[in-house]
Amino acid sequence: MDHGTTSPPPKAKLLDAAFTLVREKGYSSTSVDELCAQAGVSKGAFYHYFKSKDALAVAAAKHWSEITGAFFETAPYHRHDDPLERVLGYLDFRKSILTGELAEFTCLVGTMVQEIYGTNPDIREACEASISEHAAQVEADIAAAMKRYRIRAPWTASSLALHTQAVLQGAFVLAKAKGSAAIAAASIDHLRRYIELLFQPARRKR
Amino acid sequence: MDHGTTSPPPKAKLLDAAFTLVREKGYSSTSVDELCAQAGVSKGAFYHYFKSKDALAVAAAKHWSEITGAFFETAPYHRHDDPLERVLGYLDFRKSILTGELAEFTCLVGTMVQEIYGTNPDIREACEASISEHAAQVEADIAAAMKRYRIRAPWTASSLALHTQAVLQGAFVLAKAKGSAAIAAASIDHLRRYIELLFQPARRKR
DNA sequence: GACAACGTACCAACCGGTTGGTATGTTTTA
DNA sequence: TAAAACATACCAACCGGTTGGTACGTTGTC
Repeated sequence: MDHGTTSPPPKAKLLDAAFTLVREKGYSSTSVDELCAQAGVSKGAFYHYFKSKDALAVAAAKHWSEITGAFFETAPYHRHDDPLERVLGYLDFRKSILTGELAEFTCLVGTMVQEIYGTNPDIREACEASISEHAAQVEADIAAAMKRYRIRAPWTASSLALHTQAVLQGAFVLAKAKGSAAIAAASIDHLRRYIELLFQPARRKR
Repeated sequence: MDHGTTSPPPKAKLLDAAFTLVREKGYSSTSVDELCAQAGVSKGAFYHYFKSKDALAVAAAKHWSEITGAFFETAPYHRHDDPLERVLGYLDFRKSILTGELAEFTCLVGTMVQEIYGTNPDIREACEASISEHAAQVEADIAAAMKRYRIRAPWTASSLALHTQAVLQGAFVLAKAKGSAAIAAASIDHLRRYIELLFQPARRKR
């Protein structure tokens, strides 16, 4: 199939429309017709590429994983040699992208999972995978930092990595409630301070 | 009107049904008919007490504030003389109520606000008020603890109180994604450790 | 000419909300 | 104090619009 060099394929446009609309108004109140209109494709095209609205949601969650994975992989904080600096740099980076509209920086899968966790196992699993995969990236740096600074602690790299994701997800909820990103930045500051405190004694010793 | 001594008034039953259903399946995918069925009242009764589905949501958010307000007011952690112990006790209490089904301990307004923040200002405001009111209760104890331990810090009692709510909201999102409350408990542990670390130097000095 | 890639037209189910109505108070008036 | 006037608290049936999804036609490509 040829979409020329100007327009992306309809499937990609539909996934992109899902990113936008679901983050703006939630999953269940986003209709298939709206998705099609936003993507500029017909309903026939929609059901040609996805066998149902739920299937689109699953695909969107997986696509979200790929897009965000690639996005964070190329972020500047990976350049630090010290893994702890990479962890802190990750948080600085997450804070720095809190710009523009709320729907532009909030999390697709975090938004979706709240609505469907009890009713749609397939979507829930895809969302869980997306969050876990991203957390695993953070966990790798945390584990390296723990090793480097010889941290022996009652907490694990895994639990701390998941905690960072919880803080971010919660920060988005608060931001939506307040209608402002400022509150999210403040929460990331607290999280950064926490991690610094966790590693502070070990760092001093060096 | 007489509802006898056995059955609560329809309005209360509808608000209670909203608590249950919205937390189970989200706001927009909960229909008015379902709410009526759950409450055991007719649709006529619904529209007698609430002028729209959205009005019910606003009322539910306000009722949520009252119910949770009363619930936490009577919680045991208030008995501590040391305000820092009250803050830590609050977190222990929040952790201790993470039992049963997810929908039984997750937050009504946190769930709703994600879905409607961009489309329904009235509900959003009611959710924001609910979260802020609860945060203000926590803030009072944090502020007292800061005073008692003479904390001078780059963070405020207000921002730390809101951070606790962000962590809790985020913990709920992760719990829904994982389908288990365990992850939420782990995040609360991290938050508790953070607050202990913030107050640790000041406590030692005493 | 076969098959993928769509577009158009349409459907049954469901949605939030309205209707006309009834039963049971409560208040006003003569 | 009794009847008339009005208010409250519902209920079953229904309405127009929207929903996710389908049937079928058309077009472009190998």
